[in-house]
Amino acid sequence: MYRTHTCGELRPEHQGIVVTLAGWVQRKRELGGMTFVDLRDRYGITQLVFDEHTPAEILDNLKKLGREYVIQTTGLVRERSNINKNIATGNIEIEVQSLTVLSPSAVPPFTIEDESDGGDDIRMKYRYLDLRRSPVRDNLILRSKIAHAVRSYLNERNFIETETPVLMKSTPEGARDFVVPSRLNPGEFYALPQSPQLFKQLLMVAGFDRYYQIVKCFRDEDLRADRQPEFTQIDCEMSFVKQEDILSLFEDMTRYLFQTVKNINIESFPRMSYRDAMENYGSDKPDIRFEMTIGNLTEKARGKDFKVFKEAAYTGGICASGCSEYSRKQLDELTEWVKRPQIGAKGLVYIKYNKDGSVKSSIDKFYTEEELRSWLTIWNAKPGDLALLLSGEKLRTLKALGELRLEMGTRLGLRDKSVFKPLWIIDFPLLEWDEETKRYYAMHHPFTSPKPEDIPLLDTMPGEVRANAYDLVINGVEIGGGSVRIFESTLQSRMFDLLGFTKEQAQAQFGFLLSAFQYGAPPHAGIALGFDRLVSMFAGLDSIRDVIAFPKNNAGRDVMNESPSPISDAQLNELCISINMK
RNA sequence: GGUGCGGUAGUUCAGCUGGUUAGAAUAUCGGCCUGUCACGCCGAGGGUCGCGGGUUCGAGUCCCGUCCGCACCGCCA
Repeated sequence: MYRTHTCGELRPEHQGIVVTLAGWVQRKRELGGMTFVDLRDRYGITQLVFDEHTPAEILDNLKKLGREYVIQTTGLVRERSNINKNIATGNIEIEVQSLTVLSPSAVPPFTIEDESDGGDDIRMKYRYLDLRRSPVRDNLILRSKIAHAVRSYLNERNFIETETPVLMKSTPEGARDFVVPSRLNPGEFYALPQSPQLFKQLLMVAGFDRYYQIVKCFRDEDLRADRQPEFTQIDCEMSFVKQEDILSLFEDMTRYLFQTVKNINIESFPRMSYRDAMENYGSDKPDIRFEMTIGNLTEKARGKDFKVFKEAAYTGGICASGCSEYSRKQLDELTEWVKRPQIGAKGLVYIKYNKDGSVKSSIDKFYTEEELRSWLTIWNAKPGDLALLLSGEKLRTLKALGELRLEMGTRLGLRDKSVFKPLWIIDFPLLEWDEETKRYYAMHHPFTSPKPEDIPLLDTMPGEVRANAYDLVINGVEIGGGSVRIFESTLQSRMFDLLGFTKEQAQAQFGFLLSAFQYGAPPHAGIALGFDRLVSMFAGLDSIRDVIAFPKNNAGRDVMNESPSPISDAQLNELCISINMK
């Protein structure tokens, strides 16, 4: 037995007993005649004391100890004369009677402390050391807690946790697949799943009724702070349910998670149509922790000589409370901000509603004060407010306003990380037109069902057809989404037609699903939640990397084990693969 | 594929309009210290300024290229 207690559990009531502890040397403080060592494990820190009563051979050993040595020690628990209120074990210490070095440590490349001196780069290279730091470890403990809560919630409601294959069939729709060569089938490849979509639908055909899985998914696309090539989803599917059943169950689960994991009661859980989200927030994942909604000024702004607004398909703006005193410099800086290629606005028009009630605008000479005042009413602007206007092509301008809104929300401190505002975005369009390839793509995926009342539009105005699809959004982050699936072969064939699949292509790619649907498919619907994003949201982090034990870097590399890496010629030969780099 | 920011001691960073021997903090090592807990004090070692080229009497500093990291756009049904 290496230890009788952990480094986090000893309290004054343990005084007088002899304990054995094991852990890492966090720090050594030598004061001449006496020395303190902070011994650390996952559970906490316990102080060890060495003084003139300590046997000489132990003091020799003590001299050798460096940071991160793994040691075992036996000693007497005693109450401290000087209490440390910052740690849970701060009332006690161990009077050391024996000391064994179990494993020495090289000098770590950065300090293993809550506020490490290491940058992201070096911490990723030595991730196993980074994981010793409590902020990072706590994120993974939180992750484990949330996974546990999800499982217990769904298990209690009769869901069956089922594993689906990781080696599966490549489907070129959507994201790029990661691909795995098959040695037994030379020249052929598996793909890693972008999601277990088809399998979970087959499980519904199989009569499982309620399925879930906390499952790794893979997408070979560029990374972001919130996107990794391998990531985890809470993947669910249910039979004999309608959209409302899914929304209310997963709304309830979200509330349950906030309640059990963070002890937070979610007060409201609104629903918003995709159209309203775009018109009012310029985004399909609005952050509703703050208002500052977009006002449409297209009609009001027309009919005057200001060419920009006159010719624009859309003119709109937001109203930032209390910003009327922005200086010329601040406004210029904001203008530069919206003109960056990432936003792509041509310019920025402002209307200052000054505190004294007067109105000042960059377009004073084109519009009367009365006109500008009437514009301000659409936001219920008050003296002290600042309206910021953009114009141009409609969707582009709305998205730019959405970005500007988030930026102003951040600048005004309206995006409090301890506040959580979830909502459903519903009534997504079924299809998206792609200019490059001149065809429609499924906005969600090709198995998403159209709203029954919109089915007639499929032939006439496919772009207007709404889907039974929904996204869960929290604080401006898309946490997950799903849809009511198509379960009739005839409607599914029609969808494939619309998406430009020939019968043969549809058969080759999804034949197994189409055949399955011929043998009695129940109506079904499902959802998948991004687990990493959910955990990082709970942890108050912007990046999902710190809630993943061993994440990849910006270029999709694991800098710790240096993967991906070349493979040997022997391996390549066995797979009948030759490397052909330009 | 593109844009922006960054790369200087083990680590995190400073280094001005180009100009003597490139600094600080921290870490490491040595010495002193009996109640510390970010211990304190004294001292020491530690640098291919990412790499390559150019401009210049002279480059950490300016220019070009390249590699690496981060954030974003494209991409992510």
